[in-house]
Amino acid sequence: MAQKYNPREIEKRWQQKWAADHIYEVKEDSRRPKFYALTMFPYTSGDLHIGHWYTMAPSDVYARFKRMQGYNVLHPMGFDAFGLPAENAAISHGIHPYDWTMKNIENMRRQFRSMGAIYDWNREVITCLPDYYRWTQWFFLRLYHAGLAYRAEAPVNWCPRCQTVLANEQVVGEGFCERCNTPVTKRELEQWFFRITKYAEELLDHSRLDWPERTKLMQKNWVGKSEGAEICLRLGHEGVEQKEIRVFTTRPDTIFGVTFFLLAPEHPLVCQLTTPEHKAEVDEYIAWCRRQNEYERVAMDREKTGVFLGSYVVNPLNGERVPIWIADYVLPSYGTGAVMAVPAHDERDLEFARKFKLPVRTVIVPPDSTGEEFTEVYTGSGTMVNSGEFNGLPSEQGYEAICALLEEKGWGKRTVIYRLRDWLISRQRYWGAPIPMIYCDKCGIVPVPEEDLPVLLPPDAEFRPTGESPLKYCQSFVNTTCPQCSGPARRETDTMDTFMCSSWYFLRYTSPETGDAPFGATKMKYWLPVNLYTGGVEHAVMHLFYARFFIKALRDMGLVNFDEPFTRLFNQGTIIYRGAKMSKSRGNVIAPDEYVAELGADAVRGYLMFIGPWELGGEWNDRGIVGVSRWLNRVWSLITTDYVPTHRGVVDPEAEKEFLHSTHKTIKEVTAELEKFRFNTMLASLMEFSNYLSKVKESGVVSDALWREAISYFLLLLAPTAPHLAEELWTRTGHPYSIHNQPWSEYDEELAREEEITLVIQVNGKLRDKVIVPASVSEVEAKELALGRERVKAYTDGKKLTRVIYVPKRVVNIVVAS
RNA sequence: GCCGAGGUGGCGGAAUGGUAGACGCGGCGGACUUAAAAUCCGCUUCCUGCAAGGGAGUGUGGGUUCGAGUCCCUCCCUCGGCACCA
Repeated sequence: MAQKYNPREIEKRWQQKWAADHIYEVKEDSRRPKFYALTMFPYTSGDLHIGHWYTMAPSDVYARFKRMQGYNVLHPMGFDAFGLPAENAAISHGIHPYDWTMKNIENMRRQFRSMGAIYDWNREVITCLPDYYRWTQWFFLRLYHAGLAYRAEAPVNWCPRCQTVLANEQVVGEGFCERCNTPVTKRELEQWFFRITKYAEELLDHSRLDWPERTKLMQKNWVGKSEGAEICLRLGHEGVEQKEIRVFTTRPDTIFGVTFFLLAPEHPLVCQLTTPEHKAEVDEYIAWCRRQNEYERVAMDREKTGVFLGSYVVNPLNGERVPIWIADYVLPSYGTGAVMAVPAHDERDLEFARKFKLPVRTVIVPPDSTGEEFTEVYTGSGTMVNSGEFNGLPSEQGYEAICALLEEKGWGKRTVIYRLRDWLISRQRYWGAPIPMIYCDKCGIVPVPEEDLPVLLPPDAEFRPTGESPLKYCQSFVNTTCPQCSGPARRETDTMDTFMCSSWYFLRYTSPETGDAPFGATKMKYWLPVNLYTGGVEHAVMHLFYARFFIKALRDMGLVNFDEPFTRLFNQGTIIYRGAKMSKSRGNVIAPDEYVAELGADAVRGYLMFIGPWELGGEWNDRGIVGVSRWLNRVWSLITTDYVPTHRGVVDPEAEKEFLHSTHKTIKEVTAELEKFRFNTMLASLMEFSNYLSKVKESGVVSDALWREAISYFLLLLAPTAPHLAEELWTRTGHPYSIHNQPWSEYDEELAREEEITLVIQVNGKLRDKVIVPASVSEVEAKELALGRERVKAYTDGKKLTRVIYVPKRVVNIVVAS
């Protein structure tokens, strides 16, 4: 009896040999086409869980497949290492974020090694190390000098009790501090922004990208382009310096339906436009709004709130005097922070009008209107009414005519606005790349000179359970000298959003050893752009969007020579456990280690692929994992036990033909399914083939040579999926090391083609019979055959034949009158 | 609330508008074994029938089509993302 399949022993042995032989080390090579296969790097939370493997294992399979196809494949790995959890660990466990992070990385690296991926660890990138973050700072300076970084006030979540800034994640429930349960308020702070909106229009263009439609759509909605008009409302109010309010509308055609104007409570004119008798009420409402968190304010199902300011403004189109209100559903950050309310044609405005008994005036009637009053909001287009000289016009024409009039009279203009806001990158935290800026009383804001980078994080900062960023209290960090006047100055104590680190890490992988630049220009040019980027669908908007912005900004500075970082993108779905995404902070993680120890990495890799379509993800359960493990065991015994031909010199040509057909059909299917990332059906094809091989082995009908050929094809197809087992069996069947340096198998189209098909015969769309026919069957033959079948006649005899539909190689549908 | 995706056997899932349930798990029966595990063979959507067969069936209710899991509309549920599209 042959030796048993022992994944533990095999996997360890091959991992060691591959490492010792450096077979996965990557060099630039002009003789082969390059392929940059990038997988989103993990956050250093401490352990790799099943969710990480779900991201990493199938992408490793694909990278191995490309490698066998002859590409020079770069498939690197690294760690996204700055962020809030490290700092929380520091506060609650007294361990320094650096130590916590590096310890986690060590553990995660060990787990990665057990997976058997082709990562070239010489290229590892860790974002929290000074030789990485000095370049993150360098990019900040470049963006600043390019006019893309600026300072402005922006609200942060503030816990009045902890006296600290809270991340959105730390605000729980209906706006409470996660530590002390105190209601969270907003506080305005001067912070740094990147002018991402400058690229809004270009970021909408995905036309040259091979990306999933859903991801492109999410990004498009994120940019949120709206075309409309900006209208100036003249203010002649006493004591108000500003002479106009600007409102934005996408529906200038409804302007005659305006019955009130609304400002965001934060709008700068609110205070001046409030009459003394309304001041108390307005102040109270504004204070109440400041306590609202984003989530509450955004909820559409809650009751509308707002207050009247006591003042009015004139609608330029009809000269009407219209009241000004404030309402929290008007957002200061969108458009001009002021809107014209048209309750007849906007759902939210109608709700507001009903609550506060404000008038509603219909100005558009639907094309099919019979003239009766309608009580529901109508947001479509139609014919204009109650609109003065524009009455009777279709609203599309009215839109144009009113815009033209606004522009002619100087009352407003056509404009485009975006929902996209500039990227706020300041974080009031320790564990991030310090923003390399200095504040000097004499010189103002002064950037740190490039040659002084990195601005190092002080190792001796204190982590208090409450209080603001530890950097703020670290005197040795804060106090510095001005690079311009050498006088005393203070450092910026905010650090950068970690999305900044992950916006350029893929450039660093190409040349992580580079000391005088963020990357080596020649190597970067060889590898970039990334041919295939894979990662969780949860990053469809923010990370992927920021990285695209970054590359466009770098392009405009002349640092890179391409427009888009990721030519092809695949977003895999999310692994759910106990009703939510697996994450350490939620505490619903499943570690792969036990499964690996028991069944082997090849089985775990295989199971994660077999579970379902990669792009869908799904609820984790391990019910089927033994199935993949058993299959690998069957493969082991299929190949390690001898094949005994039974034909005694005279082979059955039909049997051999079928055998070759089966082999080449499998090569064709597996190749196509890998190319489409259909790992689940790729595995099913491999299983079907190995089941077939078992049957053939039992009968022994094919020659020994043919059998051996089929086995080596099978192992080559298996190699990306189960790299350890395939390598072991490759060696055992007498092939030269290593299977992972072999070319991918080509199939013979002639042999892969089906010779016989099952023709389905339907009567009135119902399956009534099946018949096996040669694939070359003609339409006439098929129809004749179908009509002549006994089982079919039972349903057609005595009935009138109306049609016979023929779908080549599939169906004959006989339609009879009933 | 908004944006995006998904609902198919007991379970994970398969199916260019053309045989619904591939492949695997679980279950049932059998072989091997003193026995168990492992392994191998067979059956396994539901109802009806001795059988051949017949009928129903892809979250809900409609529609388009010779034919719908697949396309269109309504609603319900689950998951991912989020910074009232004025």
